[in-house]
Amino acid sequence: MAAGRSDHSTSGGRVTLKEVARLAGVSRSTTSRVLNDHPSVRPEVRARVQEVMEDVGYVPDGIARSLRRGHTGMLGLLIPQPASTVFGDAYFATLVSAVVDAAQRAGCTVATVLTDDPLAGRPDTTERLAAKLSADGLLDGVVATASVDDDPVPGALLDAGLPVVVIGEPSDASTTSVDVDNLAGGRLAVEHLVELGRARVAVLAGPEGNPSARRRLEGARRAVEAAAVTLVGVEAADHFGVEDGRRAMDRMLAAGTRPDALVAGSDAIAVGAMAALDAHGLRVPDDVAVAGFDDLAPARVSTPPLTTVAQPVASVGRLAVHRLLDLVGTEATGPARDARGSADGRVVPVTGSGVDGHEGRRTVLDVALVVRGSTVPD
Amino acid sequence: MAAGRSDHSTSGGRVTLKEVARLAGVSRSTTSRVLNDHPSVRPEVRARVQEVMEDVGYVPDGIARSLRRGHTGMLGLLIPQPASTVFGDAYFATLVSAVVDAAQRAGCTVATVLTDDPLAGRPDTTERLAAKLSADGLLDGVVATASVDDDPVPGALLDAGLPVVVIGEPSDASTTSVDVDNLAGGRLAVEHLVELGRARVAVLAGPEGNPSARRRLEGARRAVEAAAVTLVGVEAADHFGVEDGRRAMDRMLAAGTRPDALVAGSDAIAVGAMAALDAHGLRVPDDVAVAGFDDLAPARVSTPPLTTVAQPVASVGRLAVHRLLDLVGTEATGPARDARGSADGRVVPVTGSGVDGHEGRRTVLDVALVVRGSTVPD
DNA sequence: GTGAAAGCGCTAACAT
DNA sequence: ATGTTAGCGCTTTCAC
Repeated sequence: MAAGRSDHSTSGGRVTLKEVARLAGVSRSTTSRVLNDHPSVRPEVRARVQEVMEDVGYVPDGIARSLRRGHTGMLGLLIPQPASTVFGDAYFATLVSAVVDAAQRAGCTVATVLTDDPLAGRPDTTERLAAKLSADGLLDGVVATASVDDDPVPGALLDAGLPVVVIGEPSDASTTSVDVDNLAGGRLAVEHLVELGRARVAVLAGPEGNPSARRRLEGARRAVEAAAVTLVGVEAADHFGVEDGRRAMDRMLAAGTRPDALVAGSDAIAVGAMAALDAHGLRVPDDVAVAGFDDLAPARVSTPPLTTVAQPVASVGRLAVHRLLDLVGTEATGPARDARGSADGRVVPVTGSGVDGHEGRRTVLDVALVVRGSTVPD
Repeated sequence: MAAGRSDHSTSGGRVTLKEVARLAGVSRSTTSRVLNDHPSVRPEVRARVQEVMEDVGYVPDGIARSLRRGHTGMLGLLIPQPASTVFGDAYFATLVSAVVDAAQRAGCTVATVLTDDPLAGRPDTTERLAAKLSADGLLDGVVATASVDDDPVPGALLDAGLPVVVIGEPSDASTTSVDVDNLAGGRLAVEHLVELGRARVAVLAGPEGNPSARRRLEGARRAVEAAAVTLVGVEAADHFGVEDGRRAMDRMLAAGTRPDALVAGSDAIAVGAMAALDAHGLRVPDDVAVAGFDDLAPARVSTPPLTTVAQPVASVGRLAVHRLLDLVGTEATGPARDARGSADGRVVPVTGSGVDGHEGRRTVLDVALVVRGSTVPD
């Protein structure tokens, strides 16, 4: 790498390919060929052109290239949650990580977009965001996390012609989506608790209006009915965090509910609940057996370690990106499409575990129960 | 919103302005004017064009617009840390939030880019990233957090002609940067402890190689010397997290060090240290007075609440964006920027701290000591 | 008020 | 192997 910029005052990447061509005494085409490692360029000429590029510090204009190619290589990751919620949440940490990683592998950059609370939010904000995302038109597609029922954003994005993959349950069933089997998850947790002989089940569900939370609750409800035990209480946490769990548990206890089994909407909620139980002198698992959902960091560091329904968060993220890339490849019917395609073989034909929905539009991954000390003493 | 797309098979946002013009029976110029709310268009014509746009679901191509305008309205936020570190860190939560917010206000989108650990990382990764970011050329500029000495990325970005603002200490002093007065912070903490009568000071510094951590330590060192008390120990935490603090404190105690005052490189480190102290039967603040750094969430929820050096994280983020927009506005000789001006009271431009007369290049914000129960009993 | 035309920086047929 | 030419989709003088 050249030690520093010499020659011209190259303020910014202002040198154009045309200029390089002129300086090297060749045509723009040839310069372009050199830039793209096209084989048919005489080594001698190639060298000269490259030297000029180095000399003037030429940097190709990405926007122009994108215009020609018809895509930018930039994907959006939409998380309709305020930063305060997203950070500190092991789920999002894992998800973002997986998405970014998968995209990177495919040569794409990810723009993570956090928006304000979708519930409290004026639809204004939300729609304006969608408009902006699409109007900017710099994203090849968007992975959107569904954190609230009937989120209008994915639809708006689709209307704008932007490929979208929803993580979770999309409002419109025809939207491509990747999800885990939340229903089964709620069921698994309850079945486990029932097998342990517990008969007074309570659920500390995730936030109201959150599709995943609702499904988990639903699954638990059905299992409770099927097992002919009693659902002694249901309380919705404000979010999926530890404090939300603690408060929800406090409310439940304050209401006089005394379960001997607890199903939580997330590991963090479970951890918070255990703290609240502890504060009330109730022992886990002796007095109350507790099951979480996620199997992320909080589950392992808690005391006692948490029995939980493990969901493959990283796989979900990775898969969502693959699905999105498929869509992008399909929709972009522009020219020069043939050259690329699935050249990198990273398009995993995910028939994976679980239900592979209609036309591969919806993919649902399996969850699995992990038993630890919060339900069964060591 | 039109129920569905009629007419053409408009698969995606594939309708162009040209097509709209044809359908509306006007020229592309007029159509463009309608799109950009240019005044000189007859209301009647405007209405007709807009109707066509609605009908065919026209969405302007952002890439093409960007090409013309010379900028994309997309800023990068570079955090050379793995997701596992970034999430769960109140500092980054606050910073990202502030940056995204400030950018949004200026009509920009932020692409948050996380990269792997800069220390363990092969320089390869890092450089490739920088290359990618710039080669893509879709970003108008980048806010880069400096988490390691001599980070090559900002330089690489600058070489590629991309405006960069570093948060923290840039390797090259001529790089525009925004920082807080870490040196003073370290000093303030020690001075406070000394005033309380403590004489055996220990420092639980942030990660080795981190410029901010080093400065804080340096400040503490100087204050210790000035006060003629004893620096009984220094231990560097692996990161800025709670567990890192706990482990560092454990190491220090295991080494037989018994301070009566502790200065930590972050609130989280302080919290972890307090846990370790507690586990060793040492009381805070009676046996050991503890001071943190940041004044973020961990400081307030800890027991006892943490005395700490407050740094204006949100302001740093906001300011970095403003600085960046200034740079972008300067470099991109396009249409003038509007929303500007740093309305922060605490801007302390350090003139001449860098090289040649380039003024206002580096901005250092003040920190302030916040006294709570970890040093002074209620 | 509206249109024709000239590009922004790059790439990809077609020639040669 | 290299040059010529024609755009990608949009904006913007400059005429009328």
